[in-house]
Amino acid sequence: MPPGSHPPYSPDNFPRVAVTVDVVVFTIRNDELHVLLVKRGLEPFKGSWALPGGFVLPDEDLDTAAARELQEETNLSVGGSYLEQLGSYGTPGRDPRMRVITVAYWAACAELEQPRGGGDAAYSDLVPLAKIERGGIRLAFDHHRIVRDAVKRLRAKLEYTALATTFCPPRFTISQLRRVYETIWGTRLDPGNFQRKIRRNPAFKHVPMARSPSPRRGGRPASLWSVPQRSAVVADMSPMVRRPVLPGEESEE
Amino acid sequence: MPPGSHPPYSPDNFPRVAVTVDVVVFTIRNDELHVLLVKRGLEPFKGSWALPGGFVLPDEDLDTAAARELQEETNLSVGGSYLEQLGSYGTPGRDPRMRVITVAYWAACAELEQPRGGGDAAYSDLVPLAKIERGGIRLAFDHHRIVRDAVKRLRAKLEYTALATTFCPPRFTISQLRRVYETIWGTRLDPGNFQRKIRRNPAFKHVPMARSPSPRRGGRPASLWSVPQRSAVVADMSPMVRRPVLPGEESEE
DNA sequence: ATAGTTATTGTCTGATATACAATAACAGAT
DNA sequence: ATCTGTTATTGTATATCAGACAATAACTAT
Repeated sequence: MPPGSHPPYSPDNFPRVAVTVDVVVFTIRNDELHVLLVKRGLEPFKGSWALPGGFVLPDEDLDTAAARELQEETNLSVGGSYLEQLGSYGTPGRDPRMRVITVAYWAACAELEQPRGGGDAAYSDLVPLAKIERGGIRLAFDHHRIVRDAVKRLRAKLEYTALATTFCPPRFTISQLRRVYETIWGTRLDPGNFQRKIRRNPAFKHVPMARSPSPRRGGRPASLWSVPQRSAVVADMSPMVRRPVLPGEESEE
Repeated sequence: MPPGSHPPYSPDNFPRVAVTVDVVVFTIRNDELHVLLVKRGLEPFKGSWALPGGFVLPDEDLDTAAARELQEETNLSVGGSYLEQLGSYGTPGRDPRMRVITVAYWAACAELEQPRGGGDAAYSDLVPLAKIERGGIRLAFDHHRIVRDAVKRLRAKLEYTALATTFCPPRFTISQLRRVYETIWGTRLDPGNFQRKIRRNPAFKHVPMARSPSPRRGGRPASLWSVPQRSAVVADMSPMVRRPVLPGEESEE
Protein backbone atom coordinates (compact mmCIF):
# COMPACT_ATOMS: atom_id res chain seq x y z
CA MET A 1 0.00 0.00 0.00
CA PRO A 2 1.54 3.33 -0.94
CA PRO A 3 2.18 5.70 1.93
CA GLY A 4 -0.82 7.89 2.48
CA SER A 5 -3.36 5.25 1.65
CA HIS A 6 -6.13 4.60 4.08
CA PRO A 7 -8.05 1.51 4.95
CA PRO A 8 -11.29 1.29 2.99
CA TYR A 9 -13.85 3.57 4.55
CA SER A 10 -16.75 1.40 5.51
CA PRO A 11 -18.68 0.80 8.72
CA ASP A 12 -17.02 -2.56 9.17
CA ASN A 13 -13.50 -1.47 8.56
CA PHE A 14 -12.17 1.27 10.72
CA PRO A 15 -9.94 1.46 13.75
CA ARG A 16 -11.74 0.61 16.97
CA VAL A 17 -11.91 3.72 19.09
CA ALA A 18 -13.99 4.80 22.03
CA VAL A 19 -14.93 8.44 22.43
CA THR A 20 -15.63 10.03 25.78
CA VAL A 21 -16.17 13.52 27.09
CA ASP A 22 -14.49 14.82 30.22
CA VAL A 23 -15.39 18.08 31.89
CA VAL A 24 -13.25 20.39 33.98
CA VAL A 25 -15.80 22.08 36.21
CA PHE A 26 -14.52 25.24 37.86
CA THR A 27 -16.15 26.99 40.74
CA ILE A 28 -15.08 29.40 43.42
CA ARG A 29 -15.54 28.53 47.05
CA ASN A 30 -14.18 30.54 49.96
CA ASP A 31 -12.26 32.76 47.57
CA GLU A 32 -10.42 29.78 46.14
CA LEU A 33 -10.72 28.25 42.70
CA HIS A 34 -11.89 24.64 42.87
CA VAL A 35 -12.21 21.83 40.37
CA LEU A 36 -14.80 19.08 40.58
CA LEU A 37 -13.20 15.64 40.68
CA VAL A 38 -14.48 12.13 41.13
CA LYS A 39 -12.77 9.36 43.03
CA ARG A 40 -12.48 6.35 40.76
CA GLY A 41 -14.09 3.20 42.07
CA LEU A 42 -12.80 0.87 39.35
CA GLU A 43 -9.54 -0.05 37.73
CA PRO A 44 -7.54 1.40 36.16
CA PHE A 45 -6.47 4.18 38.48
CA LYS A 46 -8.85 2.86 41.12
CA GLY A 47 -8.79 5.23 44.07
CA SER A 48 -7.31 8.10 42.06
CA TRP A 49 -9.07 11.33 41.38
CA ALA A 50 -10.29 11.90 37.84
CA LEU A 51 -12.32 14.34 35.84
CA PRO A 52 -16.03 13.59 35.58
CA GLY A 53 -16.84 12.18 32.19
CA GLY A 54 -18.11 9.26 30.21
CA PHE A 55 -19.04 7.89 26.84
CA VAL A 56 -20.63 9.93 24.15
CA LEU A 57 -23.94 8.17 23.59
CA PRO A 58 -24.76 6.85 20.11
CA ASP A 59 -27.15 9.63 19.20
CA GLU A 60 -25.73 12.45 21.19
CA ASP A 61 -23.87 15.52 20.04
CA LEU A 62 -20.56 16.26 21.75
CA ASP A 63 -21.80 19.45 23.40
CA THR A 64 -24.87 17.61 24.59
CA ALA A 65 -22.80 14.85 26.10
CA ALA A 66 -20.69 17.37 27.96
CA ALA A 67 -23.77 19.21 29.21
CA ARG A 68 -25.21 15.92 30.40
CA GLU A 69 -22.07 15.03 32.31
CA LEU A 70 -22.04 18.48 33.88
CA GLN A 71 -25.67 18.10 34.83
CA GLU A 72 -25.20 14.61 36.25
CA GLU A 73 -22.30 15.64 38.44
CA THR A 74 -23.49 19.01 39.64
CA ASN A 75 -27.28 18.81 39.52
CA LEU A 76 -26.86 22.15 37.85
CA SER A 77 -28.68 23.10 34.70
CA VAL A 78 -26.34 24.30 32.00
CA GLY A 79 -28.33 27.49 31.87
CA GLY A 80 -26.58 28.99 34.85
CA SER A 81 -23.08 28.08 33.81
CA TYR A 82 -20.72 28.42 30.93
CA LEU A 83 -19.59 25.36 29.00
CA GLU A 84 -16.98 25.34 26.24
CA GLN A 85 -15.04 22.74 24.35
CA LEU A 86 -11.39 22.70 25.29
CA GLY A 87 -9.89 20.20 22.89
CA SER A 88 -9.41 16.53 22.23
CA TYR A 89 -6.83 14.22 23.72
CA GLY A 90 -6.04 10.91 22.13
CA THR A 91 -2.46 9.90 22.76
CA PRO A 92 -2.25 6.13 22.29
CA GLY A 93 -2.00 4.44 25.66
CA ARG A 94 -3.61 7.26 27.64
CA ASP A 95 -6.15 4.64 28.69
CA PRO A 96 -4.43 1.32 29.30
CA ARG A 97 -7.49 -0.72 28.32
CA MET A 98 -8.07 0.46 24.79
CA ARG A 99 -7.86 3.37 22.43
CA VAL A 100 -9.91 6.15 23.96
CA ILE A 101 -10.14 9.63 22.58
CA THR A 102 -11.66 12.16 24.88
CA VAL A 103 -13.19 15.46 23.97
CA ALA A 104 -12.49 17.71 26.92
CA TYR A 105 -14.75 20.57 28.00
CA TRP A 106 -14.52 23.11 30.74
CA ALA A 107 -17.25 24.81 32.66
CA ALA A 108 -17.52 27.84 34.92
CA CYS A 109 -20.19 27.67 37.60
CA ALA A 110 -21.33 29.88 40.42
CA GLU A 111 -21.74 28.25 43.82
CA LEU A 112 -22.03 24.48 43.66
CA GLU A 113 -23.77 22.58 46.38
CA GLN A 114 -21.58 20.02 48.11
CA PRO A 115 -21.18 17.14 45.61
CA ARG A 116 -22.90 13.91 46.61
CA GLY A 117 -21.36 11.46 44.22
CA GLY A 118 -24.05 11.05 41.58
CA GLY A 119 -23.53 9.23 38.29
CA ASP A 120 -21.25 6.23 38.25
CA ALA A 121 -18.61 7.95 40.30
CA ALA A 122 -17.82 6.32 43.59
CA TYR A 123 -17.49 9.72 45.15
CA SER A 124 -17.00 13.27 44.01
CA ASP A 125 -15.71 16.43 45.58
CA LEU A 126 -14.47 19.93 44.93
CA VAL A 127 -10.72 20.14 45.15
CA PRO A 128 -8.74 23.40 45.39
CA LEU A 129 -6.88 24.01 42.17
CA ALA A 130 -3.84 25.14 44.14
CA LYS A 131 -3.54 21.65 45.53
CA ILE A 132 -3.59 20.16 42.05
CA GLU A 133 -1.10 22.67 40.69
CA ARG A 134 1.18 22.02 43.63
CA GLY A 135 1.20 18.37 42.59
CA GLY A 136 -0.58 17.34 45.75
CA ILE A 137 -3.12 15.25 43.88
CA ARG A 138 -2.49 12.37 41.54
CA LEU A 139 -4.94 12.44 38.65
CA ALA A 140 -5.87 9.48 36.50
CA PHE A 141 -5.05 9.17 32.80
CA ASP A 142 -3.79 12.42 31.29
CA HIS A 143 -6.22 14.44 33.33
CA HIS A 144 -3.49 16.50 34.89
CA ARG A 145 -2.61 17.85 31.48
CA ILE A 146 -6.25 18.51 30.67
CA VAL A 147 -6.72 20.45 33.88
CA ARG A 148 -3.59 22.45 33.16
CA ASP A 149 -4.83 23.33 29.68
CA ALA A 150 -8.27 24.24 31.01
CA VAL A 151 -6.86 26.55 33.65
CA LYS A 152 -4.74 28.26 31.06
CA ARG A 153 -7.76 28.81 28.85
CA LEU A 154 -9.88 30.03 31.74
CA ARG A 155 -7.27 32.54 32.81
CA ALA A 156 -6.80 33.76 29.27
CA LYS A 157 -10.49 34.09 28.64
CA LEU A 158 -11.05 36.32 31.64
CA GLU A 159 -8.86 38.89 29.96
CA TYR A 160 -11.08 39.64 27.03
CA THR A 161 -14.56 38.40 27.96
CA ALA A 162 -17.01 38.96 30.78
CA LEU A 163 -16.82 35.29 31.70
CA ALA A 164 -15.86 36.06 35.26
CA THR A 165 -19.51 36.90 35.82
CA THR A 166 -20.49 33.24 35.52
CA PHE A 167 -18.76 32.70 38.85
CA CYS A 168 -21.06 35.31 40.39
CA PRO A 169 -24.76 35.27 41.21
CA PRO A 170 -27.04 36.95 38.64
CA ARG A 171 -26.72 40.25 40.47
CA PHE A 172 -23.34 41.04 41.87
CA THR A 173 -21.24 43.92 43.11
CA ILE A 174 -18.20 45.10 41.22
CA SER A 175 -16.07 44.07 44.16
CA GLN A 176 -17.40 40.54 44.01
CA LEU A 177 -16.43 40.43 40.37
CA ARG A 178 -13.01 41.84 41.11
CA ARG A 179 -12.55 39.16 43.72
CA VAL A 180 -13.17 36.55 41.01
CA TYR A 181 -10.38 37.99 38.88
CA GLU A 182 -8.05 38.18 41.84
CA THR A 183 -8.80 34.62 42.86
CA ILE A 184 -8.32 33.11 39.43
CA TRP A 185 -5.30 35.15 38.47
CA GLY A 186 -3.73 35.20 41.89
CA THR A 187 -3.25 38.94 41.71
CA ARG A 188 -4.51 42.07 43.36
CA LEU A 189 -6.31 44.63 41.18
CA ASP A 190 -6.78 48.31 41.90
CA PRO A 191 -10.39 48.75 43.07
CA GLY A 192 -10.78 52.20 41.56
CA ASN A 193 -9.46 51.35 38.14
CA PHE A 194 -11.40 48.08 38.07
CA GLN A 195 -14.57 49.93 38.90
CA ARG A 196 -14.18 52.29 35.96
CA LYS A 197 -13.30 49.43 33.65
CA ILE A 198 -16.55 47.67 34.39
CA ARG A 199 -18.70 50.78 34.37
CA ARG A 200 -17.31 51.77 30.99
CA ASN A 201 -18.27 48.38 29.52
CA PRO A 202 -21.78 48.64 28.07
CA ALA A 203 -22.44 44.92 28.64
CA PHE A 204 -22.72 45.58 32.36
CA LYS A 205 -26.00 47.08 33.47
CA HIS A 206 -26.75 48.86 36.67
CA VAL A 207 -29.57 47.22 38.63
CA PRO A 208 -31.62 50.27 39.57
CA MET A 209 -32.33 50.96 43.25
CA ALA A 210 -30.58 47.82 44.32
CA ARG A 211 -27.87 47.95 46.95
CA SER A 212 -25.68 45.14 48.12
CA PRO A 213 -27.29 43.32 51.08
CA SER A 214 -25.43 43.25 54.34
CA PRO A 215 -21.82 44.30 54.03
CA ARG A 216 -19.81 41.91 56.13
CA ARG A 217 -17.70 44.27 58.19
CA GLY A 218 -19.15 47.66 57.53
CA GLY A 219 -18.31 49.85 54.59
CA ARG A 220 -20.33 51.69 52.02
CA PRO A 221 -22.90 49.44 50.41
CA ALA A 222 -22.20 48.69 46.77
CA SER A 223 -24.61 48.94 43.87
CA LEU A 224 -25.59 45.79 42.05
CA TRP A 225 -24.81 44.91 38.44
CA SER A 226 -25.76 42.28 35.94
CA VAL A 227 -24.99 41.16 32.42
CA PRO A 228 -28.48 40.91 30.92
CA GLN A 229 -27.37 39.59 27.53
CA ARG A 230 -26.06 36.09 28.05
CA SER A 231 -24.21 36.52 24.76
CA ALA A 232 -22.34 39.49 26.15
CA VAL A 233 -20.56 37.19 28.54
CA VAL A 234 -18.35 35.89 25.78
CA ALA A 235 -18.26 39.05 23.72
CA ASP A 236 -14.95 40.79 23.46
CA MET A 237 -14.25 43.46 25.97
CA SER A 238 -11.33 45.79 26.29
CA PRO A 239 -8.65 43.67 27.85
CA MET A 240 -8.31 43.42 31.58
CA VAL A 241 -4.62 43.45 32.26
CA ARG A 242 -3.19 40.66 34.35
CA ARG A 243 -0.69 41.93 36.86
CA PRO A 244 2.03 39.67 38.19
CA VAL A 245 1.71 38.53 41.76
CA LEU A 246 3.72 40.71 44.04
CA PRO A 247 6.04 38.85 46.38
CA GLY A 248 4.51 38.30 49.77
CA GLU A 249 1.12 39.33 48.55
CA GLU A 250 -0.20 35.82 48.10
CA SER A 251 -0.11 35.09 51.79
CA GLU A 252 -1.52 38.29 53.08
CA GLU A 253 -4.06 38.85 55.86
CA MET B 1 -31.27 2.16 34.18
CA PRO B 2 -31.22 5.32 36.29
CA PRO B 3 -30.47 8.50 34.43
CA GLY B 4 -26.78 9.11 34.38
CA SER B 5 -25.76 5.50 34.19
CA HIS B 6 -23.40 4.43 31.46
CA PRO B 7 -22.97 1.19 29.62
CA PRO B 8 -20.27 -0.97 31.20
CA TYR B 9 -16.86 0.30 30.21
CA SER B 10 -15.15 -2.56 28.46
CA PRO B 11 -13.48 -2.99 25.09
CA ASP B 12 -16.41 -4.99 23.79
CA ASN B 13 -19.13 -2.71 24.97
CA PHE B 14 -18.95 0.83 23.79
CA PRO B 15 -20.65 2.86 21.10
CA ARG B 16 -19.19 2.27 17.67
CA VAL B 17 -17.50 5.46 16.56
CA ALA B 18 -14.96 6.31 13.91
CA VAL B 19 -12.48 9.12 14.52
CA THR B 20 -10.94 11.13 11.74
CA VAL B 21 -8.83 14.26 11.46
CA ASP B 22 -9.55 17.02 8.97
CA VAL B 23 -7.20 19.88 8.27
CA VAL B 24 -7.98 23.38 7.10
CA VAL B 25 -4.80 24.35 5.27
CA PHE B 26 -4.45 28.09 4.71
CA THR B 27 -2.02 29.71 2.36
CA ILE B 28 -1.75 33.02 0.57
CA ARG B 29 -1.47 33.12 -3.17
CA ASN B 30 -1.63 36.27 -5.25
CA ASP B 31 -2.54 38.31 -2.22
CA GLU B 32 -5.57 36.15 -1.59
CA LEU B 33 -6.21 33.72 1.24
CA HIS B 34 -6.73 30.19 -0.06
CA VAL B 35 -7.85 26.93 1.49
CA LEU B 36 -6.71 23.53 0.32
CA LEU B 37 -9.64 21.33 -0.66
CA VAL B 38 -10.00 17.92 -2.21
CA LYS B 39 -12.62 16.86 -4.69
CA ARG B 40 -14.35 13.75 -3.39
CA GLY B 41 -14.20 10.75 -5.66
CA LEU B 42 -16.56 8.55 -3.65
CA GLU B 43 -20.01 8.74 -2.17
CA PRO B 44 -21.26 10.37 -0.11
CA PHE B 45 -20.85 13.88 -1.42
CA LYS B 46 -19.11 12.49 -4.49
CA GLY B 47 -17.90 15.38 -6.61
CA SER B 48 -18.14 17.89 -3.78
CA TRP B 49 -15.17 19.68 -2.30
CA ALA B 50 -14.10 18.60 1.16
CA LEU B 51 -11.32 19.19 3.64
CA PRO B 52 -8.35 16.86 3.40
CA GLY B 53 -8.47 14.30 6.16
CA GLY B 54 -8.74 10.68 7.11
CA PHE B 55 -8.75 8.12 9.86
CA VAL B 56 -6.61 8.36 12.92
CA LEU B 57 -4.47 5.25 12.73
CA PRO B 58 -4.56 2.76 15.60
CA ASP B 59 -1.26 3.81 17.11
CA GLU B 60 -1.15 7.40 16.13
CA ASP B 61 -1.53 10.50 18.24
CA LEU B 62 -4.06 13.10 17.06
CA ASP B 63 -1.45 15.74 16.31
CA THR B 64 0.59 13.18 14.43
CA ALA B 65 -2.37 12.18 12.33
CA ALA B 66 -3.03 15.80 11.44
CA ALA B 67 0.62 16.37 10.57
CA ARG B 68 0.54 13.28 8.38
CA GLU B 69 -2.51 14.47 6.51
CA LEU B 70 -0.92 17.86 6.02
CA GLN B 71 2.23 16.23 4.76
CA GLU B 72 0.38 13.91 2.41
CA GLU B 73 -1.61 16.68 0.83
CA THR B 74 1.00 19.37 0.60
CA ASN B 75 4.31 17.50 0.40
CA LEU B 76 5.28 20.03 2.98
CA SER B 77 7.11 19.12 6.14
CA VAL B 78 5.36 20.39 9.21
CA GLY B 79 8.54 22.20 10.11
CA GLY B 80 7.80 25.10 7.82
CA SER B 81 4.20 25.56 8.79
CA TYR B 82 2.04 26.03 11.82
CA LEU B 83 -0.45 23.37 12.84
CA GLU B 84 -2.97 23.70 15.65
CA GLN B 85 -5.99 21.79 16.84
CA LEU B 86 -9.22 23.62 16.18
CA GLY B 87 -11.82 21.45 17.85
CA SER B 88 -13.91 18.35 17.46
CA TYR B 89 -17.12 17.96 15.54
CA GLY B 90 -19.38 15.03 16.15
CA THR B 91 -22.99 15.92 15.50
CA PRO B 92 -24.87 12.67 14.87
CA GLY B 93 -25.60 12.34 11.19
CA ARG B 94 -22.80 14.60 10.01
CA ASP B 95 -21.60 11.58 8.05
CA PRO B 96 -24.57 9.67 6.61
CA ARG B 97 -22.79 6.32 6.76
CA MET B 98 -21.99 6.05 10.41
CA ARG B 99 -21.06 7.91 13.54
CA VAL B 100 -17.90 9.82 12.74
CA ILE B 101 -16.26 12.27 15.05
CA THR B 102 -13.63 14.42 13.49
CA VAL B 103 -10.87 16.29 15.21
CA ALA B 104 -10.30 19.38 13.10
CA TYR B 105 -6.96 21.13 12.74
CA TRP B 106 -5.86 24.19 10.88
CA ALA B 107 -2.53 25.01 9.35
CA ALA B 108 -0.82 28.12 8.06
CA CYS B 109 1.68 27.60 5.26
CA ALA B 110 3.87 29.80 3.12
CA GLU B 111 3.76 29.22 -0.61
CA LEU B 112 2.35 25.85 -1.57
CA GLU B 113 3.26 24.23 -4.84
CA GLN B 114 0.30 23.52 -7.06
CA PRO B 115 -1.49 20.53 -5.47
CA ARG B 116 -1.23 17.28 -7.40
CA GLY B 117 -3.91 15.19 -5.78
CA GLY B 118 -1.89 12.87 -3.55
CA GLY B 119 -3.42 10.63 -0.91
CA ASP B 120 -6.76 9.10 -1.57
CA ALA B 121 -8.19 12.33 -2.89
CA ALA B 122 -9.35 12.22 -6.44
CA TYR B 123 -8.07 15.71 -6.94
CA SER B 124 -7.02 18.61 -4.79
CA ASP B 125 -6.71 22.32 -5.29
CA LEU B 126 -6.33 25.65 -3.57
CA VAL B 127 -9.61 27.54 -3.46
CA PRO B 128 -9.92 31.24 -2.59
CA LEU B 129 -11.55 31.64 0.78
CA ALA B 130 -13.64 34.51 -0.55
CA LYS B 131 -15.34 32.06 -2.87
CA ILE B 132 -16.19 29.76 0.02
CA GLU B 133 -17.41 32.60 2.21
CA ARG B 134 -19.53 33.90 -0.62
CA GLY B 135 -21.23 30.49 -0.69
CA GLY B 136 -19.86 29.78 -4.14
CA ILE B 137 -18.63 26.35 -3.12
CA ARG B 138 -20.62 23.48 -1.67
CA LEU B 139 -18.58 21.65 0.92
CA ALA B 140 -19.20 18.07 2.03
CA PHE B 141 -20.33 17.10 5.53
CA ASP B 142 -20.11 19.97 8.02
CA HIS B 143 -16.90 21.22 6.49
CA HIS B 144 -18.35 24.63 5.80
CA ARG B 145 -18.78 25.15 9.50
CA ILE B 146 -15.29 23.88 10.20
CA VAL B 147 -13.80 26.27 7.68
CA ARG B 148 -15.77 29.13 9.17
CA ASP B 149 -14.51 28.33 12.65
CA ALA B 150 -10.94 27.97 11.40
CA VAL B 151 -11.01 31.33 9.66
CA LYS B 152 -12.34 32.95 12.78
CA ARG B 153 -9.53 31.45 14.83
CA LEU B 154 -6.91 32.40 12.28
CA ARG B 155 -8.07 36.00 12.17
CA ALA B 156 -8.19 36.21 15.94
CA LYS B 157 -4.77 34.70 16.37
CA LEU B 158 -3.10 37.23 14.10
CA GLU B 159 -4.03 39.88 16.61
CA TYR B 160 -1.90 38.69 19.47
CA THR B 161 0.74 36.40 17.98
CA ALA B 162 3.35 36.61 15.25
CA LEU B 163 1.61 33.85 13.33
CA ALA B 164 1.34 35.97 10.22
CA THR B 165 5.00 35.24 9.66
CA THR B 166 4.26 31.62 8.81
CA PHE B 167 2.69 32.88 5.61
CA CYS B 168 5.98 34.54 4.73
CA PRO B 169 9.36 33.12 3.67
CA PRO B 170 11.96 32.80 6.44
CA ARG B 171 13.24 36.29 5.65
CA PHE B 172 10.65 38.87 4.81
CA THR B 173 10.09 42.58 4.61
CA ILE B 174 7.78 44.38 6.97
CA SER B 175 5.59 45.29 4.03
CA GLN B 176 5.23 41.65 3.05
CA LEU B 177 4.10 40.94 6.57
CA ARG B 178 1.69 43.85 6.51
CA ARG B 179 0.25 42.51 3.30
CA VAL B 180 -0.50 39.24 5.08
CA TYR B 181 -2.51 41.05 7.72
CA GLU B 182 -4.32 43.11 5.13
CA THR B 183 -5.14 40.05 3.09
CA ILE B 184 -6.45 37.96 5.94
CA TRP B 185 -8.33 40.75 7.67
CA GLY B 186 -9.48 42.48 4.53
CA THR B 187 -8.29 45.82 5.82
CA ARG B 188 -5.68 48.41 5.07
CA LEU B 189 -3.10 49.17 7.76
CA ASP B 190 -1.00 52.28 8.10
CA PRO B 191 2.50 51.43 6.84
CA GLY B 192 4.30 53.75 9.23
CA ASN B 193 2.53 52.61 12.35
CA PHE B 194 2.79 48.97 11.33
CA GLN B 195 6.51 49.39 10.84
CA ARG B 196 6.99 50.72 14.35
CA LYS B 197 4.83 48.00 15.81
CA ILE B 198 7.01 45.30 14.35
CA ARG B 199 10.29 46.98 15.10
CA ARG B 200 9.30 47.46 18.70
CA ASN B 201 8.55 43.74 19.06
CA PRO B 202 11.71 41.98 20.26
CA ALA B 203 10.70 38.71 18.60
CA PHE B 204 11.48 40.23 15.22
CA LYS B 205 15.15 40.39 14.36
CA HIS B 206 16.81 42.51 11.73
CA VAL B 207 18.72 40.43 9.20
CA PRO B 208 21.97 42.40 9.01
CA MET B 209 23.13 43.76 5.65
CA ALA B 210 20.24 42.17 3.85
CA ARG B 211 18.04 44.24 1.61
CA SER B 212 14.93 43.17 -0.18
CA PRO B 213 15.74 41.80 -3.66
CA SER B 214 14.23 43.54 -6.65
CA PRO B 215 11.45 45.91 -5.74
CA ARG B 216 8.72 45.36 -8.27
CA ARG B 217 8.05 48.90 -9.43
CA GLY B 218 10.82 50.92 -7.91
CA GLY B 219 10.77 52.31 -4.42
CA ARG B 220 13.24 52.22 -1.59
CA PRO B 221 14.43 48.70 -0.89
CA ALA B 222 13.27 47.31 2.42
CA SER B 223 15.35 45.61 5.04
CA LEU B 224 14.75 41.96 5.82
CA TRP B 225 13.46 40.51 9.07
CA SER B 226 12.99 37.13 10.62
CA VAL B 227 11.57 35.48 13.73
CA PRO B 228 14.49 33.31 14.84
CA GLN B 229 12.72 31.68 17.78
CA ARG B 230 10.04 29.40 16.41
CA SER B 231 8.34 29.65 19.78
CA ALA B 232 8.07 33.40 19.42
CA VAL B 233 5.62 32.88 16.60
CA VAL B 234 2.90 31.93 19.01
CA ALA B 235 4.07 34.05 21.92
CA ASP B 236 1.86 36.92 22.91
CA MET B 237 2.55 40.21 21.33
CA SER B 238 0.98 43.58 21.92
CA PRO B 239 -2.24 43.43 20.02
CA MET B 240 -2.41 44.47 16.41
CA VAL B 241 -5.67 46.30 16.06
CA ARG B 242 -8.05 45.14 13.38
CA ARG B 243 -9.59 48.04 11.55
CA PRO B 244 -12.95 47.72 9.87
CA VAL B 245 -12.97 47.63 6.09
CA LEU B 246 -13.72 51.03 4.69
CA PRO B 247 -16.50 51.12 2.14
CA GLY B 248 -15.20 50.97 -1.40
CA GLU B 249 -11.78 49.98 -0.21
CA GLU B 250 -12.19 46.30 -0.89
CA SER B 251 -12.41 46.78 -4.61
CA GLU B 252 -9.62 49.23 -5.06
CA GLU B 253 -6.99 49.35 -7.80
C1' DA C 1 -19.20 61.35 67.64
C1' DT C 2 -15.27 58.34 66.33
C1' DA C 3 -12.84 54.80 64.17
C1' DG C 4 -12.80 51.34 60.71
C1' DT C 5 -14.16 49.60 56.25
C1' DT C 6 -15.63 49.34 51.60
C1' DA C 7 -17.40 51.92 47.41
C1' DT C 8 -16.78 55.37 44.18
C1' DT C 9 -14.86 59.40 41.96
C1' DG C 10 -10.82 62.53 40.79
C1' DT C 11 -6.34 63.52 39.19
C1' DC C 12 -1.98 62.99 37.29
C1' DT C 13 1.49 60.69 34.54
C1' DG C 14 3.29 57.76 31.16
C1' DA C 15 2.55 54.71 27.35
C1' DT C 16 0.38 53.79 23.03
C1' DA C 17 -2.68 54.09 18.92
C1' DT C 18 -3.76 56.78 15.08
C1' DA C 19 -3.58 60.23 11.63
C1' DC C 20 -0.72 62.28 8.74
C1' DA C 21 3.51 64.85 7.31
C1' DA C 22 8.31 64.50 6.03
C1' DT C 23 12.49 62.11 4.48
C1' DA C 24 15.13 58.43 2.39
C1' DA C 25 16.38 55.36 -1.27
C1' DC C 26 15.59 53.27 -5.02
C1' DA C 27 13.84 52.46 -10.71
C1' DG C 28 12.81 54.38 -15.01
C1' DA C 29 12.16 58.03 -18.24
C1' DT C 30 13.93 62.16 -20.31
C1' DA D 1 22.15 64.18 -14.33
C1' DT D 2 17.44 65.37 -13.35
C1' DC D 3 12.79 64.52 -12.66
C1' DT D 4 8.89 61.53 -11.49
C1' DG D 5 6.85 57.73 -9.28
C1' DT D 6 7.03 54.40 -5.70
C1' DT D 7 7.97 52.15 -1.49
C1' DA D 8 10.42 52.36 3.10
C1' DT D 9 11.18 54.66 7.22
C1' DT D 10 11.10 58.30 10.63
C1' DG D 11 8.73 62.38 12.94
C1' DT D 12 5.10 64.65 15.20
C1' DA D 13 0.94 65.86 17.34
C1' DT D 14 -3.42 64.41 19.39
C1' DA D 15 -6.49 61.40 21.75
C1' DT D 16 -7.09 57.59 24.61
C1' DC D 17 -6.18 54.62 28.20
C1' DA D 18 -3.84 52.12 32.00
C1' DG D 19 -1.95 52.59 36.46
C1' DA D 20 -0.79 54.90 40.73
C1' DC D 21 -2.74 57.03 44.27
C1' DA D 22 -5.46 60.70 46.69
C1' DA D 23 -10.03 62.16 48.10
C1' DT D 24 -14.90 61.48 49.13
C1' DA D 25 -19.01 58.93 50.23
C1' DA D 26 -21.76 55.85 52.90
C1' DC D 27 -22.06 52.63 55.81
C1' DT D 28 -21.17 49.44 60.73
C1' DA D 29 -19.59 49.01 65.21
C1' DT D 30 -18.12 51.14 69.46
